[in-house]
Amino acid sequence: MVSKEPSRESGEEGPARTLDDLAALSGVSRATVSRVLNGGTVAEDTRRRVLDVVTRTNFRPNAAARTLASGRSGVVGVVMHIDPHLLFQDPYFSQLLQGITDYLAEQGAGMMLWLGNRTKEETLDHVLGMSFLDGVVVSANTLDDPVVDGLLSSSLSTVLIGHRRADRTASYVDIDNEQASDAITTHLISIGRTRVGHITGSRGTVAGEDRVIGYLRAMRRAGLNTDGLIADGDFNRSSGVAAAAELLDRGVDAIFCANDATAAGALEAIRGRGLRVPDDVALAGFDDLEFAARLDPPLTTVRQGVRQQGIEAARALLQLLGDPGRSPRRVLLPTELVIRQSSVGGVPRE
Amino acid sequence: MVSKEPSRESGEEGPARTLDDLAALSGVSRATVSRVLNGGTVAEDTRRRVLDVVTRTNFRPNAAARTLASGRSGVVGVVMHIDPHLLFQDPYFSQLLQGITDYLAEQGAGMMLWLGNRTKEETLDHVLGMSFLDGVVVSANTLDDPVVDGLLSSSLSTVLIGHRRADRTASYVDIDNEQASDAITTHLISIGRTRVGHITGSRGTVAGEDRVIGYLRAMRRAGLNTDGLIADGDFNRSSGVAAAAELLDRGVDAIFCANDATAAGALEAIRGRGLRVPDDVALAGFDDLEFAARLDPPLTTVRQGVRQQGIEAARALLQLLGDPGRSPRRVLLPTELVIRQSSVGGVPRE
DNA sequence: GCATAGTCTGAGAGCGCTTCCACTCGCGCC
DNA sequence: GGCGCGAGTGGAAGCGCTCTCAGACTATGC
Repeated sequence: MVSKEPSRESGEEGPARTLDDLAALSGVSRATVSRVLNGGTVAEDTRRRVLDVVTRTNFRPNAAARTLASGRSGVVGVVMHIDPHLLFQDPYFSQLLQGITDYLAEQGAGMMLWLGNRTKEETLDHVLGMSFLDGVVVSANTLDDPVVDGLLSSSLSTVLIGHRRADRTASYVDIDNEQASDAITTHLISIGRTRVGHITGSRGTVAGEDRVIGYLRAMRRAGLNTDGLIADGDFNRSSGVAAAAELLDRGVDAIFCANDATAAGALEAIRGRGLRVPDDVALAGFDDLEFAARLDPPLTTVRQGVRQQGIEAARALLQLLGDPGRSPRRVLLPTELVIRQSSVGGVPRE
Repeated sequence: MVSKEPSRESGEEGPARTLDDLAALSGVSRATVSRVLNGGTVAEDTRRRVLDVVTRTNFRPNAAARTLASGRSGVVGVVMHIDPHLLFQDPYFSQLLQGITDYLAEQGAGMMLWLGNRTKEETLDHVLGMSFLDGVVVSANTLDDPVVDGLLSSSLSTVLIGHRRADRTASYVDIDNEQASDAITTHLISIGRTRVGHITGSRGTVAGEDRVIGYLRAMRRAGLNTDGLIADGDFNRSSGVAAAAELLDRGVDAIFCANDATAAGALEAIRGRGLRVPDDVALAGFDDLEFAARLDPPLTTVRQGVRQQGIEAARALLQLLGDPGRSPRRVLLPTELVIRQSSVGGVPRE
């Protein structure tokens, strides 16, 4: 019962590495100490006495032992299997991560993070190997994703950010890409455009495909032809330049781009031909990133609260963990059509 | 000795949640199974038999139990106590994190991440509460940092990125800010400038202060006066504009900025007065971020491998953990003076 | 006054793993 | 033939905690 070293830190006394030490020091049983630490029913003076010892000894319960005995760790996994380089470049992912960390920190939950440093198979294996995790939030961007599939079929509580058709029964947080694309396309049609082109996001991504579908739905409903009006992009600015050139060749009077970055590229291409936005070609993006409003002209786009998606995903996971019934949580966050001068030039709005 | 049951899922057989299950299934003792899993000495056919059962049952050892029994978790903490917003804006931090995640992933180590979502005291408390962590990497930017102090005085193995004078006995990865600043200042002097101004980084940061010291050392050695030649900045572009204006008023023929962002601001201010770079005022930055080479004129600066610092910090931590002696690891990474047209206008180099 | 309920506490059985120790072999050596 | 030795194995003691259960004691009701 002798401390191995006199500590340099303030406020310490005997050694108190375990609950038993604490129990001995405060004259109660280990069970009672555990109750004090975990909010069980304990007489007020007993509680005070124990807590006093706890603070005096600067005691920290052993997390591994706690996890082993209780089956809960208070730690969740966050898997964003993307090129780490991209994480810090694409505001989508960084804002997502921000939202997640904010909420988890607020709730006092710990977080383990996996980025795309390894193959998806290795990542999945590693995540599942961390068997103490209470649950996991995973970004589901692509149609085919072994990490998502693996997590969903594991016993680990999982919340997706984004979802495929097949994930309808899982817990997820997403926006309605289809509906939002439909809405913004319909907007372009409503201002009199008949040859509305679409620059897609990366093929194989959920958002990319769903936005195509929404676009097609709106065009079809309006009775407009879409032949040759879809050009492949990859969510990047440069792909917007190339795809826009293609569409301009085919003659369009509006372009809806799968995201703002692509739209910025398209804008460049349109300008490069001496055409005016929106007079000659109306332009719309998706995301409403910061720069969208600062483009010239400001970009009509769809606002989606990315950070909010992160928050909601984290919240959904913690709810899921607190819910014995484990009924899936499904959150579809609203999007907002933000109309700016790139589509309705004359009227400066917002 | 092996039971074969047809299972509903692929590759499964009996339940194998624990080592005891495995032991029963493969006809050895739990101790032997543990040896197989952890690389102890086991007869080759025994090993094969056990491994066979392991894969067939898709067994995953319980991480909490393992940690409790062994005292090691394979998980390290990474603490970058900065505004999460900044993490994704300032390439310094994102590159640092990239380096860390890359190395940890490569080594199969898990990572818990703490950003600046809470106060430093709360963060420290939370990190120390995760008592299963094997060690922690923490970015030490400011002179006064309770998180760094708290971690260093805890029993947790800690590697700093950046270090204060007081941290000389700790394990750290850093660059020699003083020396690098001295070198770049000396460069400006060597091209004939005598009134070399300095725009500082944020006061209270290690890098900021050390760069001032290096600047002063170089100036003093050259016998040059520095009165009124130091203006306060904060590592941000806008502060560069203001501070440069100040220095220009006092008459300078060169400005060394504490980082590239500040230099970009200074460049703007210099141009704003109709002065030429480097003819009228030579300019230098620090960091060599991507944009530095694309400024007009390209910026003379100090290149520091930030991602490499992250890698080295992670490596140092894992080495520390593997080293029973726990002798501190200290890594001072080299910097490189990158001379471009903002200081030697006539000669396009690099 | 006694049964009943309610409050507080301690004993003890695990949680699933690592690791020390002891034991059994088979082998080569003197 | 006895010995030492190293390789391979099993038994069992924890690691530090949670949580059930039962018990002790007090308060309450009739």
